[in-house]
Amino acid sequence: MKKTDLNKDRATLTDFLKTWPLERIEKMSLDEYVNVKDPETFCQYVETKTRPLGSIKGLNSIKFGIYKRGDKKKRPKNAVSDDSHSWLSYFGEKKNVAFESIKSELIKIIESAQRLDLEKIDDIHLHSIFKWKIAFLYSNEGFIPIFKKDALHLIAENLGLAISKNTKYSEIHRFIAKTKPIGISVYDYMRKLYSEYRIEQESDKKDKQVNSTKRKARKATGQRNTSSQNRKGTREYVAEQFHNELQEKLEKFLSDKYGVDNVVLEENYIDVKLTLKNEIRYYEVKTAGFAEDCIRQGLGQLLSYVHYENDKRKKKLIVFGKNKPNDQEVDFIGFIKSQFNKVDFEYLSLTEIENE
DNA sequence: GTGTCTAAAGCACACACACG
DNA sequence: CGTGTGTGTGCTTTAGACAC
Repeated sequence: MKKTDLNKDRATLTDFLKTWPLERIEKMSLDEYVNVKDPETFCQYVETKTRPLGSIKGLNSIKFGIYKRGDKKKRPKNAVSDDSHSWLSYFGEKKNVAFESIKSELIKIIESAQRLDLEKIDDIHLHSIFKWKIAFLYSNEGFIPIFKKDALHLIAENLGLAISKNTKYSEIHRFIAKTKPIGISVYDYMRKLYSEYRIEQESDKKDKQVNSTKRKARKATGQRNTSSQNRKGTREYVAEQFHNELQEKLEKFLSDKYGVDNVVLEENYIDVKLTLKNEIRYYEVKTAGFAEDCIRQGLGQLLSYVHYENDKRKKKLIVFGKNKPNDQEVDFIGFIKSQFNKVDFEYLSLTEIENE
């Protein structure tokens, strides 16, 4: 499969996260959130500036919950309006009340997405394409950025998920994420799935013999670049809290199991170190949604810890992430394990320790 | 309470046309 | 011929209305 420029996608994401950290959103004014002809607003960032990371174009601005009208005289019928703005009545009859309640929804989305608690996002009242785009942006690339309902349904169905109209978005996203092959970015996988979806749409159209507007398949832009995994700066903005949370859960799990005296945090930058009678285990905590990403980011660090360790006991390296590995990732883990003979390698997930 | 339908809105894109 | 402007059509999802 053709790979597009991952650095470019990552730079777009990092730029977004630097511009819109959670702390800024908590203090954000209505004009910073949405305005007319201002490309720097939060909504413009989510809709337009980060478009390559999954498009949510198409619907009118009411998807933002509240928006400033270009035409002051128009009063959309599906919303409450004052002289300048229109908003969904669900969020409140008064503009300021509505905006504050939208803002608290945004914060809920972001906090849930950072922890990859996708189920909580199902209950948010904002339009689905908008809320899931935001969720993706703050999820540390934790699922595949496809937002259109039709596309999600069709793609998930083709991949083998039984879909009904009550199927939750969270379920679909988790399912599609499980099918992502090793070694391809969430963006490339999104583009692959989307182009297959479009081809299917095309043939559907021809069947119905409607006017065949020729739609160009999405062109893969940019040149091949697979080398760099540069995500400098992203973690501190997105994932620090979640990292701490995972670390604490792991610490508790290990302390309960092996005794609190044997578990040490943050010694020489090692997230968690467990000392046993005949073995030392190094845990590197990673917040990525995909086990593959966790391993790629963590393995090098783990190896360097072992390198600097003087203790002669047997070493075990463990990458710790949130989600269980999918089938392809299990293969990948098996491959890595087979490459080591002096150290023992493992991947462990929160899902697994919570079920133990 | 649940299901179905429709009106609504603005943006993207393609095309036609005018202009210099 | 290249560029700018205007128009028409299609695209999208869901709030709200209505039916059951």
